[in-house]
Amino acid sequence: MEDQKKRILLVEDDPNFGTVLKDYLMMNDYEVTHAKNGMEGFEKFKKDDFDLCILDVMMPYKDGFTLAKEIREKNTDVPIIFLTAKTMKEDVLRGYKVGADDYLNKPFDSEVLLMKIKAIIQRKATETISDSKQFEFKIGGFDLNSKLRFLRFNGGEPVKLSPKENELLRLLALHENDLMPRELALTKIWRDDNYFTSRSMDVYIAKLRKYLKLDEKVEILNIHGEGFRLVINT
Amino acid sequence: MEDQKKRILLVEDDPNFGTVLKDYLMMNDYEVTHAKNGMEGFEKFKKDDFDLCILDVMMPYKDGFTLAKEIREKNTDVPIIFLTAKTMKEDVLRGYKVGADDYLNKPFDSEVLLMKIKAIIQRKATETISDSKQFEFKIGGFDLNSKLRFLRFNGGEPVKLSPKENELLRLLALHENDLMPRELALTKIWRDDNYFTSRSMDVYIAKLRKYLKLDEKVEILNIHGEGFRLVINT
DNA sequence: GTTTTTGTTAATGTAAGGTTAAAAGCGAAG
DNA sequence: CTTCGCTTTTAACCTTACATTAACAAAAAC
Repeated sequence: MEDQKKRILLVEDDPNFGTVLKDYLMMNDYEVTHAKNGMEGFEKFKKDDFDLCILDVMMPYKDGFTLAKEIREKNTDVPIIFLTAKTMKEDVLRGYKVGADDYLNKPFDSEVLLMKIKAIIQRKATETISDSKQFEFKIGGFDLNSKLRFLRFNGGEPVKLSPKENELLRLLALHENDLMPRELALTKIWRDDNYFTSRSMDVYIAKLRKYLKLDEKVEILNIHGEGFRLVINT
Repeated sequence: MEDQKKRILLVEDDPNFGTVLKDYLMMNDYEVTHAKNGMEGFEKFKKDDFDLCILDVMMPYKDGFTLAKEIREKNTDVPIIFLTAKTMKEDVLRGYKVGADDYLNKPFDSEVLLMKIKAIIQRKATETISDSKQFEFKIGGFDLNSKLRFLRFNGGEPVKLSPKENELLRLLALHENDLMPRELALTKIWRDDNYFTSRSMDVYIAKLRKYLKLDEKVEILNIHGEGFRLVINT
């Protein structure tokens, strides 16, 4: 764990700054992949597993936020740090909406960046240990493959799940027989917590219940005001 | 549990700024305790459970870092946000060293602060999830799972408990065979102590007695004018 | 006995959740 | 640019769950 270098995806269009930053990070024992724009960034992201993404906000073609959204669709967990040119409140707020872990105003202090990187990677490490590699679940008679987004009952024809259906079921499965708090799903999947996202989530619960009806041993229970519980009756 | 307001300890010596910030946070549905200096801050910290601490760095007698260190000695988990007057690198680094979760430069944008608070509290919530043993009680022939809010008798069908039923029974169980003072329940669960909440509590005692009737060895006794006692007869 | 506290049941009002359908968003294809 | 198909959100309506309050009975205190 500690003996392996952490991998950082750095997406920064300014060639000078980008190279300097890359070298600096590498000097500090990170393995850095440098992409020069949003497109390239996404390509590289898909090809590899990273422990952290550092995205410049202001980039031609595809800005950091758009890129972040795409990244989040593939992976809800990777930490993201934004580099914003100025202290723009909207930027910061927008960043949090797409699930940023932190942001830094340029020009920033390199030591501070290092601290943040360390703090964030460590935090995720403790949080994620068992989570991140789990994409296949057995749920009663069902098999959920949440990487390919399908659900199969008793080895029959798999049903395709939409991204939200998939994420929600995965989150429930991760907490099998235990409470999956409403808030957790809302912040992790919807990245927002208000009346409408909450109702939207209820709609998805209904959809999932419909899929799961095939196995009467499997059900999603509600715990009023707290969240849901995926139980498998024996 | 989740329906309860999150509690913030705010330690800020500037009375104007402190009060405004406190009001702002309260307007946004947090319960705020405001301490005017480090000493007071530590005293209040010891007395209560908080979900988050916001500490000003620059304070007379006891600065924010020293306070943070003391807090960390008592509690390694509570999130801490520092307010630093200027962008002082040393401050930031020192903050991270004592285990800050974030820092904000004054003057800061209030919406940004709110976002950070939300993000941090949420993060902690997901981290702390699995310590479930603390929520399970044996009460005579009953099992109370106060996280999933159900009560089971002799391994039979579990009965669902409402949040208030659950909290009250849990509090009684924590004081098993001993006095559970009225006032304690009223302040801890109802967070208010008046004629009506008191009557409401009596209603819940009646409900609990009904559930517990299944086991004639278990009963809730009243101690006139003092409170209640959950006894398990052998 | 009278006052205060507690026991219990029922009624009420509000909030949360279940469900279905229509509208809006959105990317891919034409 | 428009259309199509899929996904997601919004809206509406209904049911269930909860907490509080009221009302009256019973104990306990004095």
